[in-house]
Amino acid sequence: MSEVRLRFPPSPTGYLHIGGARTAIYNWLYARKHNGKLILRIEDTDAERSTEESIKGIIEGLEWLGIDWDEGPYFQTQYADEHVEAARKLLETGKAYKCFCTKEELDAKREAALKAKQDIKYDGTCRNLTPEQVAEKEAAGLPYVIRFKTPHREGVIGYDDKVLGRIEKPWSAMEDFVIVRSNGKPLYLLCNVVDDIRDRITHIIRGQDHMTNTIRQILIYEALGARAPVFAHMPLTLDLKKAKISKRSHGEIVAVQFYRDHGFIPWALVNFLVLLGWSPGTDQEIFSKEELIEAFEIERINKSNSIFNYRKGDPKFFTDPKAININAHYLRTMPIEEIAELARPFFEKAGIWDPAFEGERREWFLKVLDMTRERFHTLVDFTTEGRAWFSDDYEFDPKALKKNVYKHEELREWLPALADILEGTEPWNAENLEQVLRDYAASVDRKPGVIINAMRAVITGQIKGPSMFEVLEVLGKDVCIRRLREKTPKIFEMKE
RNA sequence: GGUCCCAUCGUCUAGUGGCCUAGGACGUCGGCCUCUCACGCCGAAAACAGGGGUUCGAGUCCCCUUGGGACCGCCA
Repeated sequence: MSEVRLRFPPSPTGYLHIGGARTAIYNWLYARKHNGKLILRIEDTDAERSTEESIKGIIEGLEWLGIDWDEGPYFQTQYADEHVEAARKLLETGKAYKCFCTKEELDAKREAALKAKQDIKYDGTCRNLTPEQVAEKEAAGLPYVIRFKTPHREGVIGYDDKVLGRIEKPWSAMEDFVIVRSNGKPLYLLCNVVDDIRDRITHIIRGQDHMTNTIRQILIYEALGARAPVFAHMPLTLDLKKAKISKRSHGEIVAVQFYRDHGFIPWALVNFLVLLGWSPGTDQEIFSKEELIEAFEIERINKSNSIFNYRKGDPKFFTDPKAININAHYLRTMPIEEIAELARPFFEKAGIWDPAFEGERREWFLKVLDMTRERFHTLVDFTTEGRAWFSDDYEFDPKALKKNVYKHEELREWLPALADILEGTEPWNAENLEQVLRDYAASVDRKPGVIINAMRAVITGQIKGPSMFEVLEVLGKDVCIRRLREKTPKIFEMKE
């Protein structure tokens, strides 16, 4: 049996978006599962819209996701000669012909067809031109395109789609489509097939938007004397309004980079994306890489389109809630060392990275990440909600102050007084601190929560967080006392 | 308009004729836990688009209607 070979052929006209990423993931999964190869081929034929920056962005996106490929990136433009040669061969063998119809004529016919509520099809005007007529027109310098000469056969042509099942179309419904432009440049339809033949692609997994091209391409395979690969057309990813997701109309929210920059764990995004249109048939939703490769089956890809349920403007669910949830899951369950590595860029960006976090303070750093990660959703949260762990320069959540500080005017005195008590507190551990705090609360005749929650607001700026006794212990005596003394008056000043 | 594809809770989905009083997950709501929040646990609301068949029996098969989507380029 021959080698399984798949490809991911993005056109570099923008960043990698989640729809493209999902296609890449499915191809990658299939290749990995069958010990095959994944080829990355950049379809840069559209020179006008292709950019270097976009190529870079796509490659970076794939690398970030952990989607690795075995060959490439190849560039479609490198094989321009082969595409032209294929067209020439088709022409020579009578499988294609030159068409001299002008754009104006075609447009007129198309419009007429539209008006008559008919299928828009080329009428074959130039199909039966005699060699003499062709020579005459060429001599006159008339421009021409090359059209594929669809065989006039009876019955239907079809193929077995791995996702959709049997797809058929009557021969009579086929038209003679253009394969080479009047400027001599072959079209995607042709290039794609030529490249796939050269790359010995055995399976094509792509979006359903390519479905209508498939039968034409099968015709080209046949005409070129090659065997057509297995096709699988996966459902599209739609937005809330059920429109196809695109970089142009949705902006950054659909870009893979957006998720990288907003603190997503790469594999969490892959895990989320793979579930959008595919299910293992069991209740399992969280997969390791190995588990996913093992579980993935092309036949279990759904037929119907799925909606990417993103939200905008919600601080917590700034994208699909399920994506956030899966990310949060990985955030609190992955080995803490891996989290630390993934989080480092965000600390650097926030200006609170300390090289000692990888040196003498590493243990402390990991401990803090481990203590706080449970209630965070993204890697960014360590440097925003969790900022007070790493810097004296942190913000106070107004809600925290209102609810836990300003309600009790006496805290203005109590908190500094508590600082004095804490100064003499030994040993400095959670157990002992709890006792001290509870005793103090009793001494001022308040519930412990009043004191504890106020401290959380002052020392961490937050309305929520880990056990305050743990916080005090890990943050250290000096920091806590300093903040109680210095931040308390400031907070009350802010009130006025 | 033509051709093609699709149709289960708000969203992602399980379901391949009887196991479905339709299961899971996220989200939502309520509760427990608790110094707060989160985690965890318990519970609730929430769907087979509609209509005809076929069958002893239909979410599952067939047809129609409706709804959604894709494509209809000398873009990829």
